[in-house]
Amino acid sequence: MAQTFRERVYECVKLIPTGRVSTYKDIANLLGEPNSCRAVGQALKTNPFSPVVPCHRVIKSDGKVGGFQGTPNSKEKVMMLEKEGVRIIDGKVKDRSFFYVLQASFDR
DNA sequence: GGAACGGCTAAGG
DNA sequence: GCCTTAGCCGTTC
Repeated sequence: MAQTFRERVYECVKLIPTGRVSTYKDIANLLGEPNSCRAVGQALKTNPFSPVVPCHRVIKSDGKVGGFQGTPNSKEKVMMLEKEGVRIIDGKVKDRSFFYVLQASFDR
């Protein structure tokens, strides 16, 4: 394939609007490989588009923020997400309503 | 070509 | 609620 798995991950992450978040599994599932959730995390970690890809909007399936670019739990990012409209409690998104429903280019 | 890594996930204690 | 164990995937060195 022309692009690597991670490149597609970046595209999906960049599609996440402000005030919304997504999970590694959801992104992997969108790419058609729900089992590659770890590869997604790896891709975001080694992302060459750090400022371009909102990695802080990608969290774990449990709703936990996890970490950012190697930081166990950057509360700075958490507060930023809250400022964008995402309700984060104790470093976790308790409301599933904030999870952005990613979708493939099938109908739009 | 092969081993190691990682922001994981799921299950169990 | 937090930590550990095991499994699994793609990229990087």
